[in-house]
Amino acid sequence: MVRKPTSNRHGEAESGEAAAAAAEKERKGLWSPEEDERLYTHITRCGVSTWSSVAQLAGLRRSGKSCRLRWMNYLRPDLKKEPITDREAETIVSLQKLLGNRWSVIAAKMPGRTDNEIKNYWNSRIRKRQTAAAAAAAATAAGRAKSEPAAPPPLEKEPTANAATVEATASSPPVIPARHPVFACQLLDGGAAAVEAIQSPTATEQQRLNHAGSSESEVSACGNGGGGEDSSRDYCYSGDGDMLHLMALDDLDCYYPADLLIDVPGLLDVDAWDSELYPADSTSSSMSN
DNA sequence: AAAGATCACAACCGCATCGTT
DNA sequence: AAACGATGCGGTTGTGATCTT
Repeated sequence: MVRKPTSNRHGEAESGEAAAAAAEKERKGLWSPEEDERLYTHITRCGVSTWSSVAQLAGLRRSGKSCRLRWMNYLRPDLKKEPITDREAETIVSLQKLLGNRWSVIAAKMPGRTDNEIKNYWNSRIRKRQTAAAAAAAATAAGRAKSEPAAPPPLEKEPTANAATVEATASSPPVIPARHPVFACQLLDGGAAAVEAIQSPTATEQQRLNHAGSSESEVSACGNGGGGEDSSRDYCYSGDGDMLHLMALDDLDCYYPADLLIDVPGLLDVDAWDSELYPADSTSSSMSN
């Protein structure tokens, strides 16, 4: 949907002295085609030194911040104009589960899409859908609870981005409070990794994950730091005989939806893996994005 | 046809981080 | 080390378009 620029949301339409004063002030609100043209022409010709200078040199009464946003979210030539596909929506869901609301990181893995676009898509469609599903599930559970003894208290959750995703996955029962999203990975030729959800968090599955690499050469686990100061660290373990590889999510070429978030204590001890895999650089936390 | 509700999305705001002086 | 400005990020809001009643 394309909206026509209007004379005032925050923009100008005042009269008299107020208008004159406003004319001197920074312009806000929707961008006019003329402003777009100026910004686009300036950047394609001269590039960007600093955004505040772009605003000035392009003759725009806009903040550098506003110019940057307009360019990044709308004018950039490499942006996809077509609507988000089902496939892309799946990717968004998967990555949101894995990374939380780190829209810029998610956008970086989806060429042609912006963080704002993905965030809007999530907020307006996916979250709503999942909230509705969660409400339906809660209603069902409430109905069942009437005929059953009280359930044990929920497991403790850590205040991480992933914690937020627990609610978002309420449509895929059972919902297990998670510290780490866990996936099964299959390494493909060329280093790409197909990431598939584990369909049931059974003891067997967890055991297999705990020994990923030693007996199942192609099974691995992915996740992120899962809390505290490590919450920004994204990684994937891949098994290969007795060797285990730690790779950044940037190395993954494809993602598939994962339907479960499960906690596997001890499996994803990042610091332990770091020091084992990178003994010379055990202080580094460079796996983050 | 009109009014109200909902959707979709552009853009602002506040805050955090980074680089420079 | 501190101050400052620029940049980037995520949350939120406002508004036109579209749908529903």
